[in-house]
Amino acid sequence: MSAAEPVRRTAGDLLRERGELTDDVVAVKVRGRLVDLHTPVPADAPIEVVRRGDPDALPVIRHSAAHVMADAVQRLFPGTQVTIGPAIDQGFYYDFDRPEGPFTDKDLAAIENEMRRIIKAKKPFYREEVSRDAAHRLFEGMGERYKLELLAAIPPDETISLYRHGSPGRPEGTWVDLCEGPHVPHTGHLGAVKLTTVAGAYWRGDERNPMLQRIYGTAFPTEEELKQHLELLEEAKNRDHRKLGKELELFMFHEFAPGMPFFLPRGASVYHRLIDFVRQLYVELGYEEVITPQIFDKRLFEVSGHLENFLENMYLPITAESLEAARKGDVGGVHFLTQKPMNCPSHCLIFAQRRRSYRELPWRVADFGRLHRYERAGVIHGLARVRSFCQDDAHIFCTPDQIESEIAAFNRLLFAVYRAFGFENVEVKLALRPEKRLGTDELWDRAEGALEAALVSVGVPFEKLPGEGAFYGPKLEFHVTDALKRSWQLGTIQLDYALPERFDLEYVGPDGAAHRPVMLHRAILGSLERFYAIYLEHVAGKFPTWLAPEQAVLVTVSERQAEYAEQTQRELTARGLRVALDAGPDKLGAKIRTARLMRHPYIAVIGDDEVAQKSVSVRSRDAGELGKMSVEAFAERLLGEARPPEVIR
RNA sequence: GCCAGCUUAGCUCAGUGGUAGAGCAACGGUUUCGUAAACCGUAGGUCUCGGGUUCAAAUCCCGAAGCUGGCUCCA
Repeated sequence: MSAAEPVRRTAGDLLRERGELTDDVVAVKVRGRLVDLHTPVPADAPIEVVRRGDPDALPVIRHSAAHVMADAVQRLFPGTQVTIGPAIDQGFYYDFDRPEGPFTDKDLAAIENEMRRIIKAKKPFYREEVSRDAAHRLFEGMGERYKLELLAAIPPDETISLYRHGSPGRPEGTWVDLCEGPHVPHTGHLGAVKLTTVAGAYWRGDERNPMLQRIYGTAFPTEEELKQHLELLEEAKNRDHRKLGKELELFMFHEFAPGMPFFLPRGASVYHRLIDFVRQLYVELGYEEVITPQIFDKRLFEVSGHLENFLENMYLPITAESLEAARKGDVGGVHFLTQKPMNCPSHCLIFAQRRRSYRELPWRVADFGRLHRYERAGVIHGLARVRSFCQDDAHIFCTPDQIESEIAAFNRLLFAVYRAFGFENVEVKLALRPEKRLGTDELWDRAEGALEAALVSVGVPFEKLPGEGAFYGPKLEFHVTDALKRSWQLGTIQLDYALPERFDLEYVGPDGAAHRPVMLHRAILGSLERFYAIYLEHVAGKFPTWLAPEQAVLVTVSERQAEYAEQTQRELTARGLRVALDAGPDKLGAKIRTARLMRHPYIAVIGDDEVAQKSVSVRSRDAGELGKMSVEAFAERLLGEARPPEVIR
C-alpha cells in the first residue's frame, strides 16, 4: 500500500471504534451487501450488524467451513489440490483433485475430526489484497494449478483477495485460498459442522473436464440447529414420493422398463382425476383435445428438426422386418421409425390438414399423448424424471398480435391452478436462446422480447437463464421444489416461430392472403408424472377428498356389522363416491391404524349402535373426530368435498 | 454417460468365509372385539444376475443390471 493512499479501515475496525464489536458479530451488511469484518468499507457507509444467529450469518459460516474443510483435507491428504468451495442453500461443498481417487466414508470422519480441532482452536481469519503477480507466484509455488486457472479468469479490474486462517500444525501456520470472502472473524464461529456425502463433479461443470472429488457438508452456529436440520432432512425423506408411492400402493417400477412408471390402481385413480381436472379447464378455456400416434416415420421429425436437435433423447423402435433387412445389408428395406418425444409435430400436421382461417385463431389444441424420451442412466429419479410420461400439453396456433394476450392469460391461469393445489412459492424463469437452435437471430429477438413483455405486463418477478431455451424457441419455466428442496420445472410456455415455418403452416387472413401463424407450446402441470411426485410430497400423501383414491373407508367393529357395512358402501358408491370397506376380523384399533396409514380422508366406524341407528361414526383425517351422523349426512359431506377446486371465476 | 454407495422373504431390515434370520404383511385357526398393532400356527429366499478365487461364498475378486446421492443433461 503506497503512502499516498488513505488508510482504509475494515468493517471490524469501524465497529471496534464504535465499541460495537462483540464476539457474536459474524459480518456486516453495507447497503444490502454482505461484507465480512476483514474487508475495508467506506467510513461513511451505514453498517448493519450480522450476528451469529441471523439468517445472513449462515452463508458466511458455511463458506468459512468450506475453507476449514479444505485445510483439513490438505493436511490429511497431501498432494490433494483445491478448486472451488462455495456455500450453498443447505450447507457447503469443496471440490478437490485427489490423485489417489475418491474419499471414503472413513476419510470423511477423519476430515470432520480434523475440522473440529481447527474450530476448537478459534484461529482467526485474515484477508489480504494482493497483486495479480503476487497471487500467481504464491499459487504457482504451492503447485495449485486450478487456482492459477481461476486467477487467470478474474477480470483485470477486479481486486484479488486471499483469505488465510490460522491452521494449527501447518508449517506456515496458516491455510490460504484465493477467495472473495466473506468469512467469519475466527474458526470458533463454526459452531457445528457435519460432512454429509462425497460425490463426483466435473471441473467447471463440464463433462469433458476431469472429474473432481466433491465433499458436501453443512454448518450451523450451534449443535442444536444442526440437529434440527438433520431432523428436517429425516422428515423430508419420510415424505419422499418414492417412499410414499410404495407405501400407499400408488405406483411401481420394474427393471424391465427402467424410468417408466407403472401406476397401480390407487395411483392410476389419482392420475386420471388430475387429467379430468385439466380437461374441465380446457372446456372452459376453449381448448380442443386430439389423439395422435406414438410412432412415426422419421420424416416427421426431420421436418420438425427433432432428428437434428433431439436425437440423443429419442427412442427409435424397429420392426422385425427392418431388423432382418438390416442384418442382410438391405438398406432400402430398413424403415427408420421414431417414437415421439413431443406432440408438437403431430399438431402441426393437424393444423395443415385443411385450410385455416384467421377466424379460427387462436386455435388451442390439447393432447395427453404419452411421450418417450431416452434419458441417460443416472438422471432418472422416481416420478420426477422419467423416460415415459405425459404432459398436459397443448399448442396454441395464433396470429402475431394474439401472442401477448395468450401468454399473459396463460400466466394468470397457471398461477391460479398452482394456488388451487396449494403451491404458493413458484419461481418463474425465462430461458433464452440455446446454442443449438432453429431460426434466425431476428426471430429469437422477437420471441424473447414477447415473452419478457408478457411477464412484465402480468407483473411477476422472474430470472433469466441464458442458453436454456428449447431449440425451437425461448420458454418461460415455472418451478417448485420437492421435499428435499430440489427445484423442478412444472409448467412452461414456449414461443415458437420455427415449427410453423418448417411445416409451412398458413392461415387465410382478413385480407384474403396467406399468413404464417405463430405457435405457443404450453403445459400447466407439465409432466403429470413430475407433478404427481411434487404434489404427493407437498401434501405428504394426504390427497384432498376430490383426488383421493378412496374418499372414505368404512370399518366395522366386528364381523357382525359386515352386511350393514356392505349395504352402506353400496349406497355411497351409487352416489358417485369412492368408498373402501374393511370388514375383516381385525380389532377396531388395528383397522383404524391401517386406514390412517393409508391416509384416507375419512374413516367411518360401524358398530352395533350405528347399525341400529342407520348411522356411521366419522373421523376426518384433517378435522378429527366428527361423531355419529346419518349415512345421508355423511354422503352430503363427502359430496361437498368431492368436487375439484374452482380455478376460473 | 461420469464419480461414489447400495441390492438378503411382498415390505422394513439383521447376518463379514463354515447348515439363510427377525418384525410386519400373506395364509390357517382361536378370539367378535368401540377409534394407531389380539393370540397361536403355517408357508415364503438360485441372498439382483453372470463369471472367478476357495475344501467351502450372501460374505472375497471381476463384469453386468437396477436403485440411491451427486455431476452433466432435462419436463
